[in-house]
Amino acid sequence: MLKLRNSLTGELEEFQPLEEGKVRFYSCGPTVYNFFHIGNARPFIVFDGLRRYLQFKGFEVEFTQNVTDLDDKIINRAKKEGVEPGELAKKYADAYFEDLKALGVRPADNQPRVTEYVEEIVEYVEALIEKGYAYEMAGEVFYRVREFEDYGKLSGRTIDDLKSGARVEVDVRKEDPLDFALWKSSSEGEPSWDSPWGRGRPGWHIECSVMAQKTLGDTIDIHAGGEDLIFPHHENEIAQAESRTGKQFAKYWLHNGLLKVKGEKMSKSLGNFEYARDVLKRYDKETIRYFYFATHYRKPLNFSEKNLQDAASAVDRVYELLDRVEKAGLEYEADKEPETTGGKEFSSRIDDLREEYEEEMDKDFNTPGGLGVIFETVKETNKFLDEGGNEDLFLAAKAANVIRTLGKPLGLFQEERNRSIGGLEEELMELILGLRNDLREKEEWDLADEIRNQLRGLGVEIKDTEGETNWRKKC
RNA sequence: GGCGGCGUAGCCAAGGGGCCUAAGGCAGGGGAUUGCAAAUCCCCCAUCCCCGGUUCAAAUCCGGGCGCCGCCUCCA
Repeated sequence: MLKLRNSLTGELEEFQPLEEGKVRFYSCGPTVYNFFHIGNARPFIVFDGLRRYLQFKGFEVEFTQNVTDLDDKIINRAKKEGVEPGELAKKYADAYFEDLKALGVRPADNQPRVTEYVEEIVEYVEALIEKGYAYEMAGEVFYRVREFEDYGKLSGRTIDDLKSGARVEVDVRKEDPLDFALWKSSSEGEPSWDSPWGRGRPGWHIECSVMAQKTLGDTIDIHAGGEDLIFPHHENEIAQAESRTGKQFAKYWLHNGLLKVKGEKMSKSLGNFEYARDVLKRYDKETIRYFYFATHYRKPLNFSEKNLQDAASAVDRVYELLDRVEKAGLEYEADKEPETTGGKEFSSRIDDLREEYEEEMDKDFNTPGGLGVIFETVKETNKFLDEGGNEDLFLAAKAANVIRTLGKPLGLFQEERNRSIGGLEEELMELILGLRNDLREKEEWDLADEIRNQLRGLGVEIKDTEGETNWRKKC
């Protein structure tokens, strides 16, 4: 039974979707005014993982992730660069999809864009005005915060708390300084649409409520995003959505912890960020995914080269084993019974580990716990192979299959590494290693070792095993 | 100032009253194996921020400190 920590209640709750077997899942997507940075990638990766894990557990998942392609940040940046806002948004939306793919994040089922939903947004705002939750003032429409009695329930604050914070700018057009814009008037040259209140564009929070409800329904199961969105973004989404329908907007609110750099939040405004696409030049996607999944998604996490290198070594360890099984030519035959006691024990141990993995993951998507189980599987399989010498070695392939299966929700251990790549590089390596092995035959160790050192300098690591010498590029 | 969170080995990180004589990964030390390496296996490396309390029993619950972080303004 999967349990999730719900930000709305602060409790660990049993996950029960509204409709048996089907999950409606919304996760906040990017505002496409720039490339996204590696910190922005955390919710993309982590909630992609949760989505896959739900599927792994047999749920049908409908997943929506929006693209905010209309927003002040886009307009401002476009002005600065002297391009059309639409053009800028398109460029970065394309880059967003490219980068997601490179990170191994699967495309959402629905990827609505704000510019495609303006009409729906206008209708939505009209409905809010009709119900008395919003009012027009000089071509703009504001949400009347005091009218929604649950306001603050997600972030755990009251309107009075917020007042005393007093960092809210005073705007004479608002009835209350905490009221927020649903619709803004556009000035000359800014993107604008017709509306009952004149030409304008949507405000800052409305698009998520509208697109979530339009694609998934009035009440959705899971709404996820970074914890810095809790207030005001998600709080305002709840206000809009629930005051319009009178129904609960999202059953479970999930928030990921932030990525930090030297103890500080990575953010565009602090300038301490690195684009995801640049990190991908140094580390492969599984290393980056491992880096994220090795910490629980709700916890803060430090970004550092050391942490990424550790992640790369850890991922390597798993591939070493997968490679070992493959090189040994072992294949799992499901209907073949183990013959030895060692084999029987190992086989049932693997079954146990599979269950332990799910137990761990069921505890609020505890990926570090799940990974721990995978590494135990790796260790036990290596040991089983080391002991060797029996008829049941094919069971190591069972373990390898399990490792790949359990890695799937995390998008880990899915590649074919250490495989020959063909081409001239492959042929040259064969030539060099062949000559080196001739030297080894003649026990000319100095020269053989010199070749190994030189290759290492080139980033090629070689391994002399009994029958043959293997090589691979070390990243 | 208000609201929320966190503090477990050299580093990263699970665990959240007894199975903890505290998973797992990285790094390090010792050993096995190896021509030497690599890989692999075995062993070693933590009284769980501090002080009080509750309990037969606390890393885990309660109270009080200290430290760090996030949100309250655009931010994943």
